[in-house]
Amino acid sequence: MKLDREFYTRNDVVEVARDLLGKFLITNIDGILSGGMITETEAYAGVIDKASHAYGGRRTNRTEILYSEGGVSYVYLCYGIHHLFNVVTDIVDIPNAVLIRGLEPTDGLSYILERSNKQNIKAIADGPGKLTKVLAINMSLNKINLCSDKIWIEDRGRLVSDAEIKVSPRIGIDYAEEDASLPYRFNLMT
DNA sequence: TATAAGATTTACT
DNA sequence: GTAAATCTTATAT
Repeated sequence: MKLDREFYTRNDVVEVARDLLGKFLITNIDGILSGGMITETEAYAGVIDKASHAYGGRRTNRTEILYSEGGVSYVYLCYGIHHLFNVVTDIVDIPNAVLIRGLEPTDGLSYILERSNKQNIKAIADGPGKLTKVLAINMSLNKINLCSDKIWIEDRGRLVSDAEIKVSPRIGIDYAEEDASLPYRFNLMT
């Protein structure tokens, strides 16, 4: 079942990040379907979070999409090389988002293997830059409605108990000072 | 207009 | 363990 808009528009971005574990992210690139189960996410709490692009209410062309209603994609280029995929949450004018950091491929495996030159499915999409590569996510998928048929997230009935979830501080954001230690990172233990 | 830095990955020492 | 790759955005002249 494809997640509907109400899933994303809730006003607790940390809760959405936790709930996205065990869900399936699917892309449809020119008719080619590929995707997998989400195993790692991070919450970015908009204006109050120094690690967020929208910290302090910063509003630019790049971050504009974060201020729209939840349920759309936010893709941007990092270090000039890697595309990172985020899901915008909450209501209009609240720039919260969840970064998808890792997943385990299940659909379109032949295409995923072709895009990555690797064989190990478990480690083929275990980083935010790697999963966008194997799912062929790029800037053309920025600002896309997740209720569309180009890219979406669906629930396949995978139950996730708290015992399977590991919460930890986010990584790679040392510049965010005290916010860098917030427990906003979620891992699904398999 | 110019410069600095980054929500990372990969290869090499 | 360290460094390079590589380009967009933000901030300052």
